[in-house]
Amino acid sequence: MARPKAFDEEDALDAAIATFREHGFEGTSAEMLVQAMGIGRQSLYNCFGDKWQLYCLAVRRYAAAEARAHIASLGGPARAVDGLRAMVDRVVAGAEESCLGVNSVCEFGEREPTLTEIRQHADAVLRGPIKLRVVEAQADGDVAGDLDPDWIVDFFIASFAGIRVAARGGLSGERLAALGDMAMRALR
Amino acid sequence: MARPKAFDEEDALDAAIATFREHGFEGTSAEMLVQAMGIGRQSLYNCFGDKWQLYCLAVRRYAAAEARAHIASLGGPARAVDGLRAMVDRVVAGAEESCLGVNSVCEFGEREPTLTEIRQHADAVLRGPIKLRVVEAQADGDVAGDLDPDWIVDFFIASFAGIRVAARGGLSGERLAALGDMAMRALR
DNA sequence: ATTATTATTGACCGATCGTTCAAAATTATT
DNA sequence: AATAATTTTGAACGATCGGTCAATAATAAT
Repeated sequence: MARPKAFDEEDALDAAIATFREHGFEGTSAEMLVQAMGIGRQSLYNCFGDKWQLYCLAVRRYAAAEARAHIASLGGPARAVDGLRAMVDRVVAGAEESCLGVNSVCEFGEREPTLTEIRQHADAVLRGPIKLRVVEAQADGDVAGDLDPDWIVDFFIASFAGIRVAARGGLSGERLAALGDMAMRALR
Repeated sequence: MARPKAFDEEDALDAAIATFREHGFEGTSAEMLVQAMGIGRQSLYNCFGDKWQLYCLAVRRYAAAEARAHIASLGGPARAVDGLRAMVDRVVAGAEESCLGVNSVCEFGEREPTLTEIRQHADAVLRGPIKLRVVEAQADGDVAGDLDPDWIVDFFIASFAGIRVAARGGLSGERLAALGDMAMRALR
């Protein structure tokens, strides 16, 4: 009954994600977005509300995809500690591209309730699966049993941020891999 | 022979640092700067050039102060491993306030040569003293001797970024301290 | 073919951006 | 007291910001 969209919403959103990853929220203009997304200005506002709503949607989608990928590599290997290792290796391998989650935390801290909520939800989704594998690895004797599993989860997530910031600063792949090794070493 | 400045340059610069720490470069307007620094608009441009030069100066000053503080806590305790521990503890204790270095890396990556240069210089200043204490701690038998000292230095710096990002995201002091413990644990 | 509904286009809005100009004010030297 | 040098003040600049309006285009249902 009405004219159909000439663009794919998810593709456009992915283009917005790429732009926000590289330039942050404040560093990205509406003009940059319409260029990157390949759509008209009005279409952007029709479809996504405004720049802030688009950013929140981008962070949400990015976080969900990232959590899915983490969980997938986590569950790949049979042995729990190998799953944890695979998760770390994936972060190291993908660290060349900047992380929208880390960027968003750095840019806004806890200033924006909507972002905080998005973050908490993503956290809730991700921590469970990691913790399960940590506990499993402890039962296997591959991770020190005297460590609080929740602290280990914190440590993984913080290590990922550290690795990604280091990569954003230009650290070589070889040295990023060494950071991953060091993180795993803390679990012995 | 001429009218003297009505403000202290370093105080004004510190105010600029505080503003950039909280809001980043793109998120900080000239208006916000003159308010925070308590000076007139023209005075800002007379004294610091433009917004970008002021930002670079702020990052430089912040990095120098941070390096000095790191090195100071590093050299406090007699035993090398305790110095390393003191450095970590200082980062944990001060993580409530966001880090201009981390923010700058996240916001610009390697896009701005001037920032990259500032970062490399700060890195060069800081790595030496840390490495010295690492090697010393290895000789004392407090840090595993099979680890490459340069990798350990990388790991410290990345861990600091991880702790600071976690703090910016709202992690409690207790859990930040646990992150510090985990980092030290990787050295055994 | 007409109608209703939505998408696209391109001009355009006021507000704010970083920056500068010109005038007034303040000081040390003469 | 007059001069030279610099800072401060406040208005103003063009450019860009995020966002909107009105007109046109395209589709599905009647």
